[in-house]
Amino acid sequence: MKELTKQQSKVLACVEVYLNKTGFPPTRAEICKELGFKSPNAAEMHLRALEKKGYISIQSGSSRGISIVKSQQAFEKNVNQMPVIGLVAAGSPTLAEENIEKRIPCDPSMFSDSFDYFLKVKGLSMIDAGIHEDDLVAIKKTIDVKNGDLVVVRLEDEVTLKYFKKNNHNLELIPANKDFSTIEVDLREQEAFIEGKSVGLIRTH
Amino acid sequence: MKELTKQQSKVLACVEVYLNKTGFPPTRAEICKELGFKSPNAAEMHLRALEKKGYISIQSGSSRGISIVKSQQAFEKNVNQMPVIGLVAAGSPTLAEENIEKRIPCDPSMFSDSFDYFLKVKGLSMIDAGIHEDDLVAIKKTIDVKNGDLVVVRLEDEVTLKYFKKNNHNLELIPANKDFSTIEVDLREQEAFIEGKSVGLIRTH
DNA sequence: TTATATACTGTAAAAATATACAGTATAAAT
DNA sequence: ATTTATACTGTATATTTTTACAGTATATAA
Repeated sequence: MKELTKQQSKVLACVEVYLNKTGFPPTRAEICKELGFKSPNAAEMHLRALEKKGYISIQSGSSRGISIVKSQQAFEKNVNQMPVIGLVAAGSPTLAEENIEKRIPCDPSMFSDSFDYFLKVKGLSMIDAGIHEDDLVAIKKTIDVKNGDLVVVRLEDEVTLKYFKKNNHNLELIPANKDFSTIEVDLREQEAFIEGKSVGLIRTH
Repeated sequence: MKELTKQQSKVLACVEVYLNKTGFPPTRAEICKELGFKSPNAAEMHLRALEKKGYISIQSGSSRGISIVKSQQAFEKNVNQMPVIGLVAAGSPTLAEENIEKRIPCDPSMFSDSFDYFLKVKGLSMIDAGIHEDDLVAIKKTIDVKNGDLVVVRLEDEVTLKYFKKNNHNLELIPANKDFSTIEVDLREQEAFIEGKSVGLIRTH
């Protein structure tokens, strides 16, 4: 998703706030009043840019015909666009905008447990669990995981999706593929960050 | 809260549906078009009544200045409830109410192609394709399938999910499990009904 | 029988709104 | 040095939209 300029970001925020407050989108003139512009064309141009970049859609010819496609703020109203994050080898899978590959229209309550983002699977280490490369695993951010859960763990700079098993200070991260071996971590020697656990999976055919 | 008349209720529902679909409220004329009224005043009067009874508020002088104060339906925002159908051995997987096991809040556009319902997988015949028992396969109702597509086919009274391969009148339904054998159908002798094809899959962990 | 409320049609005008066009200014890139 | 992108002002107009007014029809209540 293309980056927004400072002013475009302001205009998008203005639309979102207005929508939240009144229940309907603002007119060009109202955006101008809110942001101190003196010409409706200022708002118009920013809206066009936002549409081009995919953040809003504009119903041409309709008054107030603006709808939010992708909210920049995490408004609870637009949670039906769930972010997809690549399972990058380095660093934590943060929800920062640059890490979001795309968004998928669905509800965080679609699985039995709610989730926060999708993680795109790399590699074949979980193939015997029916988890293929490029599958999207729904991750709930939590550190409350039990043995047997499918978890996202970060070791140093590497993020991995494995079955979880812990006995005292001995952590095992177990793959579902006989060609891969279990990662064993002695928690007294190395830190392991539990990013979350999988509550579901989706795949596009 | 005062009761609504039948027509007022229709108008309120119309506003809610429009809002859900487009992200902004309808004009008087659009309500008329939607409900078959021939005068904008019909919509106007109903809106005034709805405001008086406290269901909506109207920003006077503003176009589309309607906001919902009290929703009559418990709309789940923009989220559709997609039906889940069991892969029953007998008969076509119809969307009749009695065949719907449950509904899942998600969007029909969440996969690259739209879909109509989820089919709950029975058996292990597609396990090497990473499709497990009780996985939900998203099915698009279509007869436009190509060789290699994952399709839902009905043979006599049996519904099956397999890979599709057709040469002239020779249809092969290929499983993804070496313990199962390909179903071969001579279309001159036996009918095969293509119910649809899979566009995606979801699984709850 | 006469109100009264609901449920509209049809028309029209005033106001709101989108949107095109012609400019200006500034900073960064080529 | 010139182009390009961002970020506006200012004006004008066609279109959209609200909203008032004048009616018609029907069912229900007083």
